[in-house]
Amino acid sequence: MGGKKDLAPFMEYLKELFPEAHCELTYNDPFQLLVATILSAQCTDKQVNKVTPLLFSEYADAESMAEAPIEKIEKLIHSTGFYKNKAKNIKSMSHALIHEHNGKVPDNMESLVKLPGVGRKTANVVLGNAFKVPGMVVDTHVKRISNRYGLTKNSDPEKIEQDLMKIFPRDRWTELSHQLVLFGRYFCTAKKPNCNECKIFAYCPAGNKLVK
DNA sequence: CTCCCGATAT
DNA sequence: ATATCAGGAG
Repeated sequence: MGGKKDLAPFMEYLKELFPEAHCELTYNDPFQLLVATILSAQCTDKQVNKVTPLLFSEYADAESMAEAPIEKIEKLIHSTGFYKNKAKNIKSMSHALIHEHNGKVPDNMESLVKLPGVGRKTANVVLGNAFKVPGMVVDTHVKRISNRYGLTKNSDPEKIEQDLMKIFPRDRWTELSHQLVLFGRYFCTAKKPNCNECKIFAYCPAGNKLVK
């Protein structure tokens, strides 16, 4: 049988680049992390952290968020973009939490993805960081890197998630998720990846096509 | 596949 | 001034 791709250099390089990779969203509990993660779509964590202190000081939990006037939420989260969708999702998600989960954020994938505005990416962030349930977060960065580096041949994020879980040790999933996102954001970027400085260029199937 | 939107980079 | 960024719902 053909040997599996050697992932050691890849994991070691990520560890070298991001030894302290962790969730950069600020939050006090699972509910706040869930809200912050919804806000983080198409928005930097830094920008999210600018609005959440005030948002949570006004509406700290599912109960108060569910009763908050939608216009107030919109105003508080405005700078994170897509604010109308996000405000609606945060409010109805909070409502669902109260009526279907006793006001608590569920700690399993099936329940999380049923919440308004919550997909697998958001669910995995909450599971990994708030509940320490290992999982692979597949956002656009992780997807791009997985395809470039030959970690998967799939384009469907859920399939990629399965593939990554097969090839990486379970106890590294959450850390790797953070490292992959950072690697994609700052090094292996969509447009002009820094192939010239990449230490694993030699192992990268896409490398020679990307470098100019 | 399109729409939702502001912030940041260029 | 304009391009780019990049989850989830319909």
